[in-house]
Amino acid sequence: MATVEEPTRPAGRIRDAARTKAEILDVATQEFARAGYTGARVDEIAARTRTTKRMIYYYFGGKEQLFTAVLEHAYSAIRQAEQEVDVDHLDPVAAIRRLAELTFDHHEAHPDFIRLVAIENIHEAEHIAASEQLGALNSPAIEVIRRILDAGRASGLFTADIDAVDLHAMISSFCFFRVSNRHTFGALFGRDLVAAEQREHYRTMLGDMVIAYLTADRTED
Amino acid sequence: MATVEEPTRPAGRIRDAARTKAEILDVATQEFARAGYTGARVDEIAARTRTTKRMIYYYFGGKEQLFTAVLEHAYSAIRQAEQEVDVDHLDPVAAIRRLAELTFDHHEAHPDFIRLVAIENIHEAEHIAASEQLGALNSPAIEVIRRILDAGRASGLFTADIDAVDLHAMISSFCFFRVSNRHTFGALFGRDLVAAEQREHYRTMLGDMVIAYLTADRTED
Amino acid sequence: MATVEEPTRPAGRIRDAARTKAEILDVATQEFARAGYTGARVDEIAARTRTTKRMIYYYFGGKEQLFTAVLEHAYSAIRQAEQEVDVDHLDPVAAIRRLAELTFDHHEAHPDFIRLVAIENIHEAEHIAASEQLGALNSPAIEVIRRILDAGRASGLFTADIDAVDLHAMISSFCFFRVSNRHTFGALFGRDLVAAEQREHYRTMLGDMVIAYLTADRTED
Amino acid sequence: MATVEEPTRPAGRIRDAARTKAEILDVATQEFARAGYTGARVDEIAARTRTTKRMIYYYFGGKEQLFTAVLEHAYSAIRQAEQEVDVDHLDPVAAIRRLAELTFDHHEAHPDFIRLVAIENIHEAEHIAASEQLGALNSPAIEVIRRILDAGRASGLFTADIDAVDLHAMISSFCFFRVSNRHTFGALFGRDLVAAEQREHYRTMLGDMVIAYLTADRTED
DNA sequence: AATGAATGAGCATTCATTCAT
DNA sequence: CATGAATGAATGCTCATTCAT
Repeated sequence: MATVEEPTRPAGRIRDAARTKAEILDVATQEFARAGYTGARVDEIAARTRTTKRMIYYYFGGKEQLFTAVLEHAYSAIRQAEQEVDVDHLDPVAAIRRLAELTFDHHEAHPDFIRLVAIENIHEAEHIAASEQLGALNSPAIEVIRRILDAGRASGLFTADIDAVDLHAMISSFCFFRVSNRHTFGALFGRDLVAAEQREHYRTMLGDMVIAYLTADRTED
Repeated sequence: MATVEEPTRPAGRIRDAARTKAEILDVATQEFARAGYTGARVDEIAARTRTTKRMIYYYFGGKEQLFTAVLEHAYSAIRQAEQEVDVDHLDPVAAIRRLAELTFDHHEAHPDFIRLVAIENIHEAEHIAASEQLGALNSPAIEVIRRILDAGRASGLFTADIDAVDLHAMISSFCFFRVSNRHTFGALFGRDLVAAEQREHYRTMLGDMVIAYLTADRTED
Repeated sequence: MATVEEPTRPAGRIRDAARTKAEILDVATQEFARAGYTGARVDEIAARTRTTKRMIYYYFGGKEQLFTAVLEHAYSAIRQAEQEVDVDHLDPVAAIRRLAELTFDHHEAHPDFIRLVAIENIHEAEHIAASEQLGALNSPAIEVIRRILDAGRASGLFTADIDAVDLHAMISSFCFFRVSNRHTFGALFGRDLVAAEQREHYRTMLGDMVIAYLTADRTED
Repeated sequence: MATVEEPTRPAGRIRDAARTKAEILDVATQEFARAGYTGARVDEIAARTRTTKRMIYYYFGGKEQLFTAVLEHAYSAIRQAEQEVDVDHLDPVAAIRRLAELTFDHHEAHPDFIRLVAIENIHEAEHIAASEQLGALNSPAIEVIRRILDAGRASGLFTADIDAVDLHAMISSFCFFRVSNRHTFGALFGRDLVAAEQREHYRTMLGDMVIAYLTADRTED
């Protein structure tokens, strides 16, 4: 008595289609991250897949839509991660440091995502604009920061007049720059911002910076 | 004593050659910044110049070398600017805030330079690596920061254990991100980081952040 | 005596099938007439239909056979019209003028048919050759012309030694050219052969031409 | 002492370029005439040439411009022929018959030109419209007809109220149709309009038709 | 020193058609 | 009888670069 399977549907093929789409998306992510939007080759993506170039057009429509799908996939992963963040049980200072560290770790763990975002900025976010899914403007991270900021201010610990979106920009800028600009920074200043032995150093620096900013003595102003 | 003109050399032609090279470099800067390294077209650069495509190869050797020359030219401009920074007469706190603001202003004033650097990072700084001129590893900004940090620590005002290069990274990350990621950030969070009416807001935020980090009360640690 | 419905057959489905075929044929006629045989797209035809591309292959077999079916359908319509021509009650001169005018009107009323015939000639009538239905070589118009010619010659009015097929060619050539070549003729000579205000002018010219040819004074020869 | 050759110019290569362009134009004429605009393949044209596909784009810009160039070349040949027509020494009746015959002969001699014109009409003369050269609206043939008509009317021989452009349409329609529609006409009526043994028959028919129309007794009207 | 002419290799995309129920 | 999914083979076109003075 088969109950799990649907006998009238060619389950194997359907599943193959989904798997093939996922495989294309995966290879495309690597290829776009490696060579940029213009530099990436549809031929090359297809060659590294078990299907043909024709399938890319069948499933995604074209190079532009494929890149959009890659971005959607990448952003959906980061939102997923943000949604799983749980810092509500910590005090505001510890919570904001923890959140900064999670952001720090996520950027380090996903350099391809950083590259894709940098590439999309070169193209002035036109693919995000073209995507219905990405226009939603909802970021779990912002909500988390908002809650921590409220608690920190209520308790008098946080003195800074900053909103959640700007604080997110502050945290992200350091995490993003460290990964995105590691090559030019390393070449010009002889320092590898992503060297493993310096990770704790930069992680702490980020936390210190954010906490110092939020809790600075502002009575003199 | 040599006269101003060198009679054996066709000065007019020479000067034309220099002007043509400069014109190519200028157009190429715009084109590479606009479309990325791969996206830029040698044909397009030539078309927007008073010379022909052939001259680009004659003067620069190829697309790769042209991009390297563009980077060299762009970086030389920023170093020039850094060299003119004069904050030695200010107290350490005011000096560091002033330097952060100058960095902030420079990034805002040169979005094409930001784009070129972002593009060069996509290509893992391979053109910087290939350039003899850019491998020099000398940044006036680092020297300035080093002096301020020394003074600040000597006076007991600065409590943070950070060196000049890392502080430069901290300042740059915010300035760079604000310009480089304005498109995706705007699309995703509905906030324009480069809006004119928010410039002072972000400029102050940056200064506050750096000062707070450097001067935070660290007796508890 | 069979009732109207056949109970063992899904009349509704059958009728749907016939309607679908007719719809495909109609859209295909427009598409082929608009873009030519090679220029027409099976995808486009399907998109403008309530069925899928697959159905075109199911019902017609392929693009080639679809075009043949379109031609068969178009020619069957014109033969139908020719069959309804009734000029037998007119005297030979009036009858031939009337027939020429009907031909003239039919060409003007069916520019898509003209285009299809022009397209089929580009392809050297290979689809007509492939069609059993169209190889039948029966044209009601020829029969009508033959009868008028016989009557006209019997009465001594018609002096020309011409047979029905050649006279049909003479009449058709003017009617066909006027519609088929209107674009190049208009572009090259600045005259619109199908301008509404010139219709009567050209209709009369055709009739005059044919009558003049048939009734010319040939005693001098 | 070489005076004919220009020593400073690579005459061989220049001449090769012109020859190559002419060769491409010649092959393209055949290919477009054979398969239509959409049906013709740039690859196929290149393959039948001593150069590569790349050269077609270098010399002509694209398929569309190549087709326009083919049309320009074909029309320039026919205008050349029309310019060489000399019928001024003949009486009006003989002159118009001679002109009709020359038109008849030219159509028969250039079936590829007929096909190109038919194809251009399918595309609604858009390439002629795009051509500066072809928009000139000057046809030597019209001028010749105008002169003959004037003379014929002055002498009282021609009674018809028709202008040169319409008479050109009348003559052309028969000549054009005979060649352009020979395939469908042959398939449907079993008569080859271009059969060699019938050439004189149709040539005479055309002349008779035009003369009969122009000289018909119109006193009854 | 300076340049007009030429090009091999590859580019994103589309075509009519068939597979497999 | 009917059809959603898949595809091999091409299609028009463009790229950075070099040839040949």
